[in-house]
Amino acid sequence: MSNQSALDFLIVDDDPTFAAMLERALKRRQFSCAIAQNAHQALQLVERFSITKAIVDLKLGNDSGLQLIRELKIKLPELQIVMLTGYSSISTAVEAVKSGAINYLCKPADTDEILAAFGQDSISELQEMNYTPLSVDRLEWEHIQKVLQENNGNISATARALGMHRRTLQRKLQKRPVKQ
Amino acid sequence: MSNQSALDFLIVDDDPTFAAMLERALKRRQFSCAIAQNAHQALQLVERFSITKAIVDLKLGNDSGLQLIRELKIKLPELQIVMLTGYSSISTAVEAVKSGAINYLCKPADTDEILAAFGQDSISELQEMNYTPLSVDRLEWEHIQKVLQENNGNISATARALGMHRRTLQRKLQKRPVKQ
DNA sequence: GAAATACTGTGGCAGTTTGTCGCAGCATCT
DNA sequence: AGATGCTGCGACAAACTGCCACAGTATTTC
Repeated sequence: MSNQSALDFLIVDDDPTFAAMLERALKRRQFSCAIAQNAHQALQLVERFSITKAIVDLKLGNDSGLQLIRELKIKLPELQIVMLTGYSSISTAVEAVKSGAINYLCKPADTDEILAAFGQDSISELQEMNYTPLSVDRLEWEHIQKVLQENNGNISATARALGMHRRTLQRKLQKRPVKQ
Repeated sequence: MSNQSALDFLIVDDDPTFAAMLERALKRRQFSCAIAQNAHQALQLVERFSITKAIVDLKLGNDSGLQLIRELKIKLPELQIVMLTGYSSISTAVEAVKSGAINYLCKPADTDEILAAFGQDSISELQEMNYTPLSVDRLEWEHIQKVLQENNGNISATARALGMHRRTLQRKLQKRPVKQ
C-alpha cells in the first residue's frame, strides 16, 4: 500500500543458490531486485514495493508458480512476469502465458536471455522453424505433463489415466530436465 | 462480410490426409467444418462463412501458422484458435498463445483431445469432458508411424530423427502386428 | 475434529526393455 | 566394381518397469 521504494525485479525461486546468483548478476547490471522463496513472500513484497518485473519459478516447493502468477496479476496487472523453470513443458508454458506471463524459459538460461525475454520481442520465432519432429522421449514428456496438469498435479490419477504404474511415473517425473 | 452460412470448425493444415481425417471425425460428431490448405484459403473462408473455432497447423508450407493466427484474430477477434502441430516447441507454443491461440497441442492428438482443448475455457455445448488420454504406448506408436512415413519407411533415418536406437525401433516395429 | 481415504516418497527385487557391438546380406549411387 | 547405407538378427550388460510394502502427509467424510 505504501509503495515507497521501487524495485526493478522480483525473483521468486525456492532454490536460494540460484536466486542469489541471479540477483548478483542483475545487480551487476545496475538493476535492483528482491528475492522471495515462496508465494507468500512474493505477494508480500509486491505490496511493500513498487515492482515492474518478476521472474518466477514454476516449481516452488508446495506452491505452484502458475497459481502465483495469477495472484500476482490480480494484485498488480501491470507486472511483467517471465516464468523460468527446469521442468519445462509445453502445457505449463501455455498455461503460464494464459495466466499472464509474457514469456517462459527453460532453466539453464543465462541472465541475458532472461532480460531479453522481457524485451519487446516476437523475434525468436522466425529463426528456428524447426522441422525436426519431437524425439520419442520428448513427446512422452509433453504428453505426461499435459495429462498431469489436467489432473491438477495428481500423480496417482495421472498414472491411472495413462495406464502406467505410479512408481514408473514418479521416476520419470523426477528424472527429467529432459534434453532437446 | 456476408456471413450466410455458419460453420463450427475451420481446419487449416497443409497435409490433406490429416485434414480429411480430422474433418471426418468432427462431422461424425455432428460438427460442420471447412478445410483450408494454406493461409490464403483460410482468410478467404473466414470472410465467406461465420466460423467460431479454428484448428491451425504451425507449419503450412511456406506460410507460418503463427502469422496466420494473428491475421485471423484481426479479422475475427472472437475466433477461438487451437494450434496443433507435429513440430512443437516451447517457443512456438508461447508465441502462439501470445498471438491469441487458446491452446496448443502436439500432433499425435485424437479428436477428443482437440475438442477438450477448446472446451477448457470456452464451454462447448454438448460436451462431456470425459475423454481418456491416449496411453503412452499408443502415442508413441502413432508418432513413430508418422515419422516413419515421412522418411519413406527408412528405419535408420527414422530412428535418427526420433533420437532412438535403430535396434530399439526395429524391435518396436516388430512387436506390433503392423496394422491399426 | 476424528476416522477413513487417498496421495506421496522410498526402498528392494525380479522380469523386461534398451543401448551397443558385431556381422552378413541386399540395395543404391558413383 | 567399390563405396555407402539400410536391414535383420544374436548376444549381453545396463537401465527401466512392474509390483509389493511401509510410513508420513493431505484430503474427505461423517
